[in-house]
Amino acid sequence: MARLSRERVLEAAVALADEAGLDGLSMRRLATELGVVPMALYKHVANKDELLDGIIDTVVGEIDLGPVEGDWKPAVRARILTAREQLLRHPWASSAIESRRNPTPAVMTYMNSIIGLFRRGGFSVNLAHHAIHSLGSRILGFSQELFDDMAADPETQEAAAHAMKDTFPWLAELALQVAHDEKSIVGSGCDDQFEFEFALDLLLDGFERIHQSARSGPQPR
Amino acid sequence: MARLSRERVLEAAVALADEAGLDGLSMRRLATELGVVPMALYKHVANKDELLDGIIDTVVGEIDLGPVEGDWKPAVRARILTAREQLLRHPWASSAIESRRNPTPAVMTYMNSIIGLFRRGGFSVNLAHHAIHSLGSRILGFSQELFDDMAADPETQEAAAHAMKDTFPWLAELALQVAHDEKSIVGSGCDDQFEFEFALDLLLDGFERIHQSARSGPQPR
DNA sequence: ACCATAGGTGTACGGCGTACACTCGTCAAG
DNA sequence: CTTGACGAGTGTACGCCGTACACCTATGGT
Repeated sequence: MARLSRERVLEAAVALADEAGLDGLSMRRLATELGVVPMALYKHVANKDELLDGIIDTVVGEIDLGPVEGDWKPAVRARILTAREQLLRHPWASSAIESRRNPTPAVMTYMNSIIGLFRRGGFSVNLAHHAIHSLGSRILGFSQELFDDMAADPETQEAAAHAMKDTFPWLAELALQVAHDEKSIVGSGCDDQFEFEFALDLLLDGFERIHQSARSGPQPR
Repeated sequence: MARLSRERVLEAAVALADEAGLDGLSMRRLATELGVVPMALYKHVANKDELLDGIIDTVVGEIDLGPVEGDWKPAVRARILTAREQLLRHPWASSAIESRRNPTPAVMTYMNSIIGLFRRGGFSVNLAHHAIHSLGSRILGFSQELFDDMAADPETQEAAAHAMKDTFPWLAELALQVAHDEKSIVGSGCDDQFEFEFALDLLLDGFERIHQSARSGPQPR
């Protein structure tokens, strides 16, 4: 067994989180996985919090930040969709990032690059600021959904929808239509990718409109 | 000491979470607070998960869903801002809701009411669906921010911004301007309420535009 | 040849959620 | 009035968790 190192620890932690989820990632289990006693890990990470920051930094750091051509809009869009692609490979990443209070260096690098795209596109500092806030976690390619359970097969889903027709009529109506659409087209649940791009474009269009009206009239806010 | 009951347990749990945070809310501590042995709680809630669902349901259930007058837009806006007001009273609520996989009944009731506002405003089922997804957690009045640390006093903040001018130039520029604005106007950090309403209005405006163009042209999606 | 140091170990503590077997007070049926 | 079932609260115990602290040991610079 090779020597331990921060890299080896983080790498193994990412792998473990991938297969066991965030809950399954414990210092003790990670140590076992590395063939080492739990306390050995503490020579390479300060504590579990720092470990989590570390694995976030690892996966966020792998987002391709190479130069993008074209206007700010397609550029931002492309970069965010790239981030999404990367983070979808690690299902635990979004919850992990959400749960942190302070951004890791890689996250700051990423944000910095997005702000740069806005600014080079002619956004005022203020508008860029508002844009960042408006995008929220969507900036990293994930959205905070309140429902995860639209994932059953259309039949079950349809049955559930019927069951709540009395209590939640509007919700039921919506669920029924979704179930119907899915049955006639493709796999289970809502089309998350479509919904993500829909919301993203809505926001980007909004930014663009403000940006343009600011170019002619006086500055916003 | 009065007898225990689900209500008393949930009430105490909300209070404990309010003052000790989500991490400080443990079955054992909650039991102590109620002057009872830990296992006694299990006669009233199935397990900790159900307890969390319970307190979420409690606070979300307290959001005022009374009838709102006027167009869908001010109506939705008002309802969401009411929800925000309520959830801001319980700082743990947003993280708790985010962490759940399935919505509690009160959340479904709330979502149902919002969908109702859209539908009565003439939205197609599809548009209402996209709108719900686009709002994401903002529908309940909170947004997933990647930065919480803009909360220090402007001086510290400004110093930090200067320190990262080399590594994250765009981020630093933004932070500097924020720090400057704050110094000349009001208390610390970004104006979260302003940013929230800014993003909310951006989304609602977007919905409106799609809604209107759908009224004339063929249906969207 | 020496010894400081860094990496890995072993033991232990206090906390967590909760399974399971129990006691005991209340209240309805006989 | 007796009885017995039942539901609320108890006590003990198990297996996890993160991590403090003292320890050993191999390595590499002097």
